[in-house]
Amino acid sequence: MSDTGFFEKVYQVTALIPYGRVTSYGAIANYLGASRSARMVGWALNNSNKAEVPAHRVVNRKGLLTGKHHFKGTNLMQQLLESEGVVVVDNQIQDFDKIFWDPGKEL
DNA sequence: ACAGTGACGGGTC
DNA sequence: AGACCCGCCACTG
Repeated sequence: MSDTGFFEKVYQVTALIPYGRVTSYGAIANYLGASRSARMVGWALNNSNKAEVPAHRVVNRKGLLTGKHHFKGTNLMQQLLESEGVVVVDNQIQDFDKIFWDPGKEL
């Protein structure tokens, strides 16, 4: 778990996202010190894709549910978010700046 | 080994 | 404001 610290941290931070909150890949990447490797964060989640990692709470900078295509169901990601009180319209999170959770700022 | 691609982000046109 | 390009690192063909 030393070499894979990157993936581990991604899982940790993602799992620490509070209920009804969301964050962006860039925020996590920045927290891990890989601000320019936001893609790796998404790739890490893709490798995880487990219940312990609420990837549905992680979206891109625009608050768009870009990763919904990788979920089981097309609308599963949106369903989960809406179940947590997050308003999602057209795959885009409303009040994204309100429910945005910054790991390096609030953690 | 090389090239293309991807759950992104920021800068530029 | 919208579209396009580059950089980043890893995986697949």
